[in-house]
Amino acid sequence: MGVVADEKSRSGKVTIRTVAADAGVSVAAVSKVLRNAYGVSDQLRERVEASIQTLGYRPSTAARGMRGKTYAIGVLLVDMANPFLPLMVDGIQSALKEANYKMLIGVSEAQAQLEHSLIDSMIDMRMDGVLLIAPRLSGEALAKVATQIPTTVVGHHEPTAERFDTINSNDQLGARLAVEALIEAGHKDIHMVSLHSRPGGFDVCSEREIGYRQAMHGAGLQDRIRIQHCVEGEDPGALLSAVMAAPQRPDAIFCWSDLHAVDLLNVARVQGIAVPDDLAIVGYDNTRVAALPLINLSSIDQRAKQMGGLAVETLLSRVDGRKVAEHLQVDPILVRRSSG
Amino acid sequence: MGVVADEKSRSGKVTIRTVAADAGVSVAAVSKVLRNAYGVSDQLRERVEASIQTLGYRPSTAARGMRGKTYAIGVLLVDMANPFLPLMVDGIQSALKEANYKMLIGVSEAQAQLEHSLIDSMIDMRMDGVLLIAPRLSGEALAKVATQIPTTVVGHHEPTAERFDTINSNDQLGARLAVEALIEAGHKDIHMVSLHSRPGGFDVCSEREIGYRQAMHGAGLQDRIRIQHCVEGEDPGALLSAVMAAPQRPDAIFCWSDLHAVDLLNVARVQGIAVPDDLAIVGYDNTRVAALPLINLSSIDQRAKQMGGLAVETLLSRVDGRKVAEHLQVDPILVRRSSG
DNA sequence: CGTTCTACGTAAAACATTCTACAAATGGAT
DNA sequence: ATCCATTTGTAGAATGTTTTACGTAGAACG
Repeated sequence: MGVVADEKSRSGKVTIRTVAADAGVSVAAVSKVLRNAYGVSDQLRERVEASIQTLGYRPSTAARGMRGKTYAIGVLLVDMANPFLPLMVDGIQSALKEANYKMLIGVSEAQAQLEHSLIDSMIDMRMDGVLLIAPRLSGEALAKVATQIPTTVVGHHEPTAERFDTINSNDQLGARLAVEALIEAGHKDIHMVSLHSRPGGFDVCSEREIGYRQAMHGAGLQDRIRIQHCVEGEDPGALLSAVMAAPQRPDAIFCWSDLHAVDLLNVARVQGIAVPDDLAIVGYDNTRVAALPLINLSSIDQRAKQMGGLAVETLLSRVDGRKVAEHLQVDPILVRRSSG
Repeated sequence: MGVVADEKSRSGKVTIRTVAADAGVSVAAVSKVLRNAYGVSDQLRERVEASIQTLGYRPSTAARGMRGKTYAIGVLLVDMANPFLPLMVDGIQSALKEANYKMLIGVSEAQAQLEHSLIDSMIDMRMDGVLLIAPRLSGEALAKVATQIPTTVVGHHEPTAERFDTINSNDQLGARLAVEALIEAGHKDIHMVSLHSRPGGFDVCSEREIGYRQAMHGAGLQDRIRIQHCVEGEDPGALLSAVMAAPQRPDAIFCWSDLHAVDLLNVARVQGIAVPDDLAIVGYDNTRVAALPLINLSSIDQRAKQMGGLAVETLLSRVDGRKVAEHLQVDPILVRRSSG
């Protein structure tokens, strides 16, 4: 439609004014069509859209960021190694796609400083919102971020937070499911392997510990409760030795994460400890590795994809102006395999 | 330093002019300090930097993108499930950090269309360059991208490309190392499991197939060459059955990826095929799972971290104005374990 | 003492969009 | 016809940087 106006045709770049000239309308009109704002006739819309097509115009996110929305959402991951995250990201991606948003990911390597700088970066790019997955930042730091940009946090239990939303797996329930399954199978000395909590205290492990205690209490096993805290990156062999040498040697272990559970399972089998007969193990996250026939680890599935979708829904509603915080939970399920 | 000028203090936002006012200099001077451009005295620099500190000023990437550099690099991943990628990203991240760049990741889920749209998004954000890891895009499509933004591609063998740089593992060498190790261990009927090549044909698997052939030829085993092509997502059980039922039943398999090799290994062990006695297996990527005691898969290590660093170095030199393409390779190494 | 450099700063344009007024056109009611 | 309300489109300010072109002060030089 229309001939490209010569006005700007020398430079190769096609901007909003190139489109306007081509369609024979004002720049503002094109902008309106782009944002499908109020007050454009079908006729105008058609003309403009045709020009956009033929010219292959794409609005500059950078320029957009200076005034309006960028239709970009930043996602912050703690690392890429945890196999739970791809599932989550998958759910986020498809939900965002549906709403016509772009997703850009930052990886913080679990360093609070890098985490800060990435979030700043996302703010500086004028992204429309951020989705923080199991961030290392404290509750206050998160609240501060949330004053600058719409924020939804996943994997951070702080139901009293007012400035940002949280989406979580029901970690108490997950732990209960795991432990109850072990109890049902006749185990009594069930220990838990958890992660050393950070001072902030809103993390998922604390919740899972509560669930573990609940289940143990529920079965009258409260005096057999033992929680072993490990540090990230610690040698699983040493850990297992420690656990097995405990005053009351466990006949089952509930482990906060598949990553550790698989290591544990490996060490156990290598040391000649039969699983599940000598030692039953249930993990968490239902990762790909857990499903391998040689591993075959029972695990709690957090339904990461659903959580991702829910998180997007929540974030976008906040981007759209919701002010009051929402705190939602998704119920996990147990996937039974041969390990426990 | 100095009192904040009232001029703009009503609005909470601190922009470059807030800083300028506070430091008592012009906006341009601040910009100069920011980009450490020519023509600022030590005194001026100090004053400005002090103001930046106290005000907590951060330049808007969006605004920057409209004229100059954004100091942001886009990284495109094909998916997050392949455990090879975190290592790579790690190398990229640390190299970029050193150069004071930010990294934002896009995940394409192996869909060419999404890949396109993410790259466009990165261009639209006026990022300074893109790093494409094993993209699905054709050589032409990549060249087109490269005309719009400095581009370096990893895992795409196209040494004749002129508009973009490529960084690769020496996949021929890697395959030779794997196959030669198997030959050395006395195996003769060594099959290869490869990936169905896409028409474009610049992919890593084709290179590894060449290396496999070279090694077989070198040992006079050319008439025992058998390559089994599989499709992504295919059932490994069926694949292994097919391989083991082949006219010349193999006593060893070289597999293009740990992901498949681990599946293969599992199926083999479950079916009662002893590894490595009945069947030796060597994989590729030296992923975390390969190192698990219960798996213990020999594998080729691509030295992903080094590749990442090299890729960043290359990209940044292009961002800095290099016009002639560079095509570099990193030599992989063999990690021997019990599987072959 | 006048001239010419040089080093340091500045003013203002440019970038590509959104958005707030406002103007013009249309149409219905009187 | 006149008036009012609504719909449709426009001009232009605003956004936060970079960058170009220029001005100025002081030093060095004759």
